[in-house]
Amino acid sequence: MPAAAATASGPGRRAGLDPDEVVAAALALVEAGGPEALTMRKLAAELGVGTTTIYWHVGSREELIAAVVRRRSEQQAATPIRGATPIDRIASVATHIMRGALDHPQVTTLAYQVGALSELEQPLEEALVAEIAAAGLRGRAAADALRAILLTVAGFIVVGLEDPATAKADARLFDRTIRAVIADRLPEEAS
Amino acid sequence: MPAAAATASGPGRRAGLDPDEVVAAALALVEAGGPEALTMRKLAAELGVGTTTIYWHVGSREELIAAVVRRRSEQQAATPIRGATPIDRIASVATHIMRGALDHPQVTTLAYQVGALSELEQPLEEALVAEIAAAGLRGRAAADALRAILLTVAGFIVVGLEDPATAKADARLFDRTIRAVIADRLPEEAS
DNA sequence: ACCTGAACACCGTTCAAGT
DNA sequence: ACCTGAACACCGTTCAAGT
Repeated sequence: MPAAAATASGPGRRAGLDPDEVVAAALALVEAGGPEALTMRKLAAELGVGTTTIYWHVGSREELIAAVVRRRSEQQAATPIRGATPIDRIASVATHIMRGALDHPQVTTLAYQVGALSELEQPLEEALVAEIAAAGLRGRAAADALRAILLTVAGFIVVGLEDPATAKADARLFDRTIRAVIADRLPEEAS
Repeated sequence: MPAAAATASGPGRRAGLDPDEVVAAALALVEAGGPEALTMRKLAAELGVGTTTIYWHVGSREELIAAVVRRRSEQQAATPIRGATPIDRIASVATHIMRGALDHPQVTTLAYQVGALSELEQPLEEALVAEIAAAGLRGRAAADALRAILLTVAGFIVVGLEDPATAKADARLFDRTIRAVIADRLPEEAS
């Protein structure tokens, strides 16, 4: 009776898993219990599968984490940019980057731990590049402005991760600070 | 022959360890091999002692790490503050905080992982408070200025830890950015 | 008071073996 | 092609036992 093979357990049975499903379960595990909740054994148990099956589908823990971070960064949808002046629009994107990170503190922490914070920010980073260009900055000046803004945002993200309670209270502080950094970079007529 | 007890090994022998020695060895282990090199077993082996002896002297790994971070923050000597104007002096302290952190990337990473980045910065933070007061800021304005500066510094530290190579190239970027943040907070006559 | 090894409950990863 | 359990080399921590 070959049909019974679909529900049988043991070596060789078909669990019907695919990498997407594994990564989705891993992301859920992280969001629920933080980076240290993502162990190969717990993930396998969650999927009702042997531990080593994970290795077949996505590889080592390091590769799994990379896939999880990539998945989350894809979810970071293109956000509507608000504001009429360049400084307003750039500040708007910067704020979205910080909010996106702090709204998913567990994955953000995971990304930082493996040095992939920048990958998490990448989709919105492109919007930032576009707005900086629209403000009239080119070449080295544009690159420096982008980096100064991203480094400042990173500080608020990282400290916000450590203390989510005061992170909310830092919203006004962030707005004023990021505007000071942006204004320092924009040409006269744009600020 | 009771004198032989001093060199004998086994349960009950006196190894002559004290907490200071344990913490010093732990710090050395971190500086040499990063946070993950600090395991209770490796540390004990380094000290030529049984694993559980660590628990007797300093407690759990968490307490050990706290002690290591504290030790490192004490080493962060009071640094000479350069500059004549308030903005120069504040920027000088901020730069020292960043440099101190990036000069010891392994311990700084460890401190961040356990949410103790601020403890590492504490000795220099007091100097920062003094300079902000000397610049004429009081109360809420002083507190906000301090926090804005520390958050910005944190960004440069964290990204610098991820990529030490470009961290050096970011020195000028840091100087200009931190000055923009400081100037935004100082009263007219002080900038 | 100080130090020990054994033991427990975890990890990630490899690998030969099953279908 | 897909999945398994056994095994290896690690972890942190507890605890009864030694002197």
